[in-house]
Amino acid sequence: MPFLSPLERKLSSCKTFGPAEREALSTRLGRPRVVAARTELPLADENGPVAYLIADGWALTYKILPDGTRQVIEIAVPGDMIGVGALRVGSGDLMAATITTVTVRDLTAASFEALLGASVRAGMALLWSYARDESMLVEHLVDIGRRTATERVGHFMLELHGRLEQVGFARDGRFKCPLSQPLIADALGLTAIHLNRTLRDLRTRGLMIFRAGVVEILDMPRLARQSGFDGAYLHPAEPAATA
Amino acid sequence: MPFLSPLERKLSSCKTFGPAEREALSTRLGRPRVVAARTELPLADENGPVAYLIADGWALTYKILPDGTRQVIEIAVPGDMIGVGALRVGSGDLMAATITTVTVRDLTAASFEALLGASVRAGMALLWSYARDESMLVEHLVDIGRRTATERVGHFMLELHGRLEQVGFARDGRFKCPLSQPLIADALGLTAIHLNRTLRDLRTRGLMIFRAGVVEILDMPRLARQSGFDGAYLHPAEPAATA
DNA sequence: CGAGAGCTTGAGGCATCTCAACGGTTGTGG
DNA sequence: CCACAACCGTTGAGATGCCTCAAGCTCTCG
Repeated sequence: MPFLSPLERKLSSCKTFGPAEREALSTRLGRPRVVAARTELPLADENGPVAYLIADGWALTYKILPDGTRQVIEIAVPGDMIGVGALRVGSGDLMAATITTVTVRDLTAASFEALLGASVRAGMALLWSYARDESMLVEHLVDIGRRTATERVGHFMLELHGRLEQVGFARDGRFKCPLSQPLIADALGLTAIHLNRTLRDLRTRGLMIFRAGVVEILDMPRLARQSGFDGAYLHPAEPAATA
Repeated sequence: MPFLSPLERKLSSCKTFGPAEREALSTRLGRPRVVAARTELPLADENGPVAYLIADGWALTYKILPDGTRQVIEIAVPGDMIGVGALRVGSGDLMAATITTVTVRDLTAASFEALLGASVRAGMALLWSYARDESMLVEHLVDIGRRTATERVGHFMLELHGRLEQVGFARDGRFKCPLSQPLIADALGLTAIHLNRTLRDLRTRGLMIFRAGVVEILDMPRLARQSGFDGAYLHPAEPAATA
């Protein structure tokens, strides 16, 4: 099952996730499936809600407002799950789609419940991952609510770098980034035009370059300082005491 | 156990939550405890992380940025839980505090894990509640990312009304609201000054009034239309098929 | 070879912020 | 019981960060 591996790398810092839990999870996920770039990932089918493990590639969740504007909620990279909340609650008007070509494994509501019943520890590990996603959502909220455009972009790229590094897709401040500028703008609550100017500003100040689908962070400490970035929330400490 | 009741009202639309689950949950919560207004609720103590059921009163979670500005993440009203994510992940720099005098019941990480092991159905019900919180967080993100000040305030108040109505604290567009203007501003990513002007604008347009700690929504349909509010996410449908 | 999407730049407008000031209320200590 | 501090609510005036409208370039894809 090589397709579990980015998730495993991510969960490696979660103590309750061992070989048994790995097995419990893997047997309940659907078989790996390739989905083309830029296609919707329905968060429900005729049998009920569906969540996805993104085994490879990039995806996103978003909402469309009545006036047609879009808010990107989460960017999913290999090892991430999307739609877990929707398993219990229905997706509401939340949507999901692939960005690149993606390999997914499905997780249905029934499988999820079965997993929870079969292995409390595996369930806790998934909950750990879910809680980490919530931390990112909270950071995202702070980003949009209280930071300037320059800070937002810096913070966004540093977070992405940290997450990709955990799963082996980034090193030394460099990573491939298949996101378009309009998409990033919709994630950060900016217009594509202003994002473009902000990227230019960061480039001329020698902090980071985003060109031709590649991000290069040139001065990580300085960029982190001026963006108010502290990556601790990406490497959550497991609480010491668990029964 | 009268103190469980707002939570029960909220969970009443969750099918997996029956008397047995109620019991499983209640025996694992700490005894009701009264906390004074405007005091911090530590999300961890010497034994590890702690979450809280807000049995009565209002509380909030927030983050403080290096420059001293504050972003309010969630407002908790009776029946809500705060800090559930922190049980698995540690609180990060997320903080929680009471707004009014509050009655809480503690939930420790160990109790939480025990609950999950003892009753899958109770665990699922909590997860249902947790997923609903995530929906609200997503709505909050859209609010701040893609809506104007007027829309944000309208949406915020309509959401609050919907949530309070579910637990019996609002009726006919009226509810007591102990939030100060600076606090609401910090929730919506605005300055207190601009929030004040926005409230005045909504008042003069006959949409809603917030004065002396009471919110009166005068024209709910019109306010909902101009705010892009659709309360469906507050009343999540349970997926039909669960094993 | 045309259409659509993304990237880039310019110019002007406006929503929101910043700075400043004042009155009312509450709580507190002398 | 009074004086004072602290916080909240309110309004004015001016500054600015980000948006809107507009246009041209490049690249990909059909």
